[in-house]
Amino acid sequence: MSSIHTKIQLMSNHQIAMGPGKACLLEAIQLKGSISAAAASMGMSYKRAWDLVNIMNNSFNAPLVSTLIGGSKGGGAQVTAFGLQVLTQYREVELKANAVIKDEISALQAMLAND
Amino acid sequence: MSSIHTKIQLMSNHQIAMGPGKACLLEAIQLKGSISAAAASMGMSYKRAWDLVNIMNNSFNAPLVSTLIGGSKGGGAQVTAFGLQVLTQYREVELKANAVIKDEISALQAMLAND
DNA sequence: TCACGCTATATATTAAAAAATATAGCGTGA
DNA sequence: TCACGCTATATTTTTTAATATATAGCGTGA
Repeated sequence: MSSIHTKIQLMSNHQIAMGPGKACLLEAIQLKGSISAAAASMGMSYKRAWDLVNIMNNSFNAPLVSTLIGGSKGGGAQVTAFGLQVLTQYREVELKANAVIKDEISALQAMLAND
Repeated sequence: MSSIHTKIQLMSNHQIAMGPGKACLLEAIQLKGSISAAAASMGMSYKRAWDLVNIMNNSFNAPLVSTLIGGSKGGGAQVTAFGLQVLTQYREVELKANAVIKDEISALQAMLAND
């Protein structure tokens, strides 16, 4: 059995400014309220998650994620209004693109080996 | 300065069945008539090019590239009719997708840091 | 028949990416 | 004031990807 799916990445300066992984991470941060909890929920190391957040924050002209150090819960992170705007825009890109190439993808799917 | 572009990959069995790199390689093979010449023209090792061809041939239910061993020119490779069909379909997917998300991409472009 | 240039494949080396580990710093609340 | 949990960062280790190198085999044409 072989499934097929498209993967849309926004490249900037030889780095992935936004892609499926970073979009998921943003959603996990929204849900969990911290980078470390988001990373854990995705089975990802904190360092990697932090690096991805760092790339996002540096790729765009404003942070997508804001962080807080210290406090009752030790700190935390949240997706900024700007981050949500980027995330929404990205998900819309995915939806629109996938919708318009649906037929061609089906045709390619039929050409794939089924093992 | 930062440019932005989308990258559409067709995943199958945790491998990239078709993407920008493999599409370029197919076009280079079409042009050069061999895997080794195509690889050289792309600054890629023969082994890597052969591996990519192998992945393509195994991902789909028929070879995209056919090869010839021996002969006057030592052998060679060419994109099959099926391979051309897949390539054409992929390029069409890219064109249609990029066309429909043009506005959203411009919006995201404007959000990118300009360094 | 033999040199040529390509495919095909194996192995070893190098480079890059990811994960693991460690540590410092912060601010709240007990 | 001190433990807690998170951010931030550095360093090391492990894993993965890519390159380099080597070798066998093939069929044509000189």
